[in-house]
Amino acid sequence: MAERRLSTHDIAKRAKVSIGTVSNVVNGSTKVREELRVRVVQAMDELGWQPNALARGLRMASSNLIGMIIPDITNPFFPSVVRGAEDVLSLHFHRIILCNTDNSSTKELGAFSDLRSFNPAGFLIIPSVDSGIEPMITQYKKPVVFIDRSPANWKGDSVKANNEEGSYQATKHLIVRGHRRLAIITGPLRSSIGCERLSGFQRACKEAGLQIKSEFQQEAQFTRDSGYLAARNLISMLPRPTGIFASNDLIAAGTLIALREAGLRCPQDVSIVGFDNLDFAELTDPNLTSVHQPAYQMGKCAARLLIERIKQFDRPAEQLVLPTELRTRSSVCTIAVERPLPSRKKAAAQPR
Amino acid sequence: MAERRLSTHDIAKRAKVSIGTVSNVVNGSTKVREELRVRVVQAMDELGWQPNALARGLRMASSNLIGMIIPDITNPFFPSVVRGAEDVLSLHFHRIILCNTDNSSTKELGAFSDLRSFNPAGFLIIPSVDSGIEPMITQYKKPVVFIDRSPANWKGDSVKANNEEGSYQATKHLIVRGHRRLAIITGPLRSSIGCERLSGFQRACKEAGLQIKSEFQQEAQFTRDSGYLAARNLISMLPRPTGIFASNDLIAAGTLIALREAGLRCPQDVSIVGFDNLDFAELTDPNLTSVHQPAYQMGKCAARLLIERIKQFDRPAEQLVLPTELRTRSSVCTIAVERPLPSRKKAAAQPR
DNA sequence: TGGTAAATGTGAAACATTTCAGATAACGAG
DNA sequence: CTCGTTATCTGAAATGTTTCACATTTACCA
Repeated sequence: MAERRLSTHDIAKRAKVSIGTVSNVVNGSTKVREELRVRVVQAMDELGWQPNALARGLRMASSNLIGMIIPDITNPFFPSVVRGAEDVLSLHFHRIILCNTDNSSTKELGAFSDLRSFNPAGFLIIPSVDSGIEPMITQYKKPVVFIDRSPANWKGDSVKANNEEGSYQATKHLIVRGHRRLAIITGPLRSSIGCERLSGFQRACKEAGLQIKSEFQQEAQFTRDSGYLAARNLISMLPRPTGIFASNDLIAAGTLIALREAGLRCPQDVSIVGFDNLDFAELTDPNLTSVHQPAYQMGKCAARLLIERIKQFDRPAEQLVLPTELRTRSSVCTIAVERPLPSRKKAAAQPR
Repeated sequence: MAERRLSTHDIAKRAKVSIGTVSNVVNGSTKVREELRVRVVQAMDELGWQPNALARGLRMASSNLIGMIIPDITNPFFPSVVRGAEDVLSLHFHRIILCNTDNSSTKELGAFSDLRSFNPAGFLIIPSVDSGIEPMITQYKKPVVFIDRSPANWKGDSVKANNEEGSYQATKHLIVRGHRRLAIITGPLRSSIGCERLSGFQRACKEAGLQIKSEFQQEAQFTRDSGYLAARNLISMLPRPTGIFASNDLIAAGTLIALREAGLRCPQDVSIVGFDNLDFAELTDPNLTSVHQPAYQMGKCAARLLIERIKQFDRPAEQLVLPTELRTRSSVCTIAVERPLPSRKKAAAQPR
């Protein structure tokens, strides 16, 4: 008895029908007389057959694989996104091939090119910081949805969080609590996210009439180590900032560590607001006030958009911007106002 | 000009060779005269062709995909494992299809069966708590490596951490610091991991002559919420345990929260040791003492074993057990000994 | 120069599907 | 009974590879 894999032919033979009929039963594309359908299904069960996804993908010039390209699954923001995507995609019988780029645009290009050879039904991409993938994508003419960040003047589908507004809220929070010497540790300013978060920060500062010293704006990677270094710079300056907006929670974590090492207390000496609201935010010492970003939802929405585009390629593009929300905890304290806010509106000189 | 995809034939035609030669050039399997090789490579570049992975997989009855089945990428222990695996696999031109099971053996079976239709080169599996996948695997006769946990009497390759020893160390740590009323929040005792960690705990207790009240052994899931509930139970008992061994860091995190809610101080009122040494351990309030598990290494090792087995299916199985290591931080304090250790060895009555 | 062995090149067949043009069966109407 | 129509089935062709038996070329030597 030869150790051969089963094929449509075997099912056809056993059910005494043609291979075409088997295919029709499997795909439900064409009407099949009930009697035959039952015979086929029975044969499938008896032989324990399941269709070969590779052959199908080859023939149809499109598999049910989805290429998902992300910077680094190890960065705690991304797993939720991936999970959200998978939860939606699996309902539609799609599977995810996952690739990490480490924010290297070379790896990103390589991954994309590699994945194409599987004729995936589409792509979900969280682009690297200075991604040069956009030309390749538009030329490729297959469904792609960008998540979290998208290339400059990308015209297709995308899902992101409202970074500008989130940062604005975060900064405002510090200002309202009386902080005047504000600092920001930005992400890479080559990335749209980095810029947007900086811009929200600046808007809040400007609105409050605060001038930010240029040394108080430090650029970092979105990593803990990089945040740690930037924070060390920041807290060595005198007078020190009393409030730091960290452009993501990893940076905030690095900042927390730098503070601790320097013997400074958070929030009394330096208050911190983060961004992302990662799980650990409510465990840190002190609990980290952070801007919540709906990572899981972002994954879900992106997957839904992708599915829609797979169904119908020429539909209008959607660029979703999901709301963020400040989660206040104990890493920010209220401080006595050093010099009053230069009041633009009426000066509400409330007696303490 | 028809919008057709390129195939070996196109390359062959342009390079004026046969398709067989093109294949030989691509795979380097047979010697090809340098002159022809150059012509072929040139043709490939000019046309921008890359082989179709589906067709190849179909023909060879094996793709370069690896099915990776894990409980939940959202659980911070797993991303590192996945990443470790990918880093090794990508060197060998393998790609990962990722599936989450949520610890449901049904989903696990479904995922496995689904993935098979892609003729993957092999599988990397972190089985669900009560996985029933083993029979299907052994019958399937393709490379599989289990990670972190493996089915009872699994005879193939596997990679895990030394759970028993790690827990033993963790517990010993508490005991040495003077804790006598010890409690454990176990993982699910249907899982090998849960049992092994319990068993290390028990060994340390027995060795120290400690009797553990049965209420002081609470079973939980490996999640924060579940840990939180178990911890609430535990700290409502009087006299309270002074030291809790949490079977993983998520449980420890839940415990930390329960403690905080109950107005109890950690470590003074209750000390905690976790397991996994997740990134957040050095950020928590207080910093969490935890048993480090080499997650990234586990992924790497598993991938290496898988590669070896793909190369040579009938090689002896390897069951790797990687060492764990206690990382002491501030969630454990030394307490005055309430009643002395019933000394089994010589009573070293050191003053103080 | 002719002959042989070694090196290299060739292309039909196979892999497991889907598709689709044409075959067949069933049925009513005339 | 025949014809036309509808409903259903059929199987060859096509998808893009690799393989391998065979053909062709090259290299070498007498």
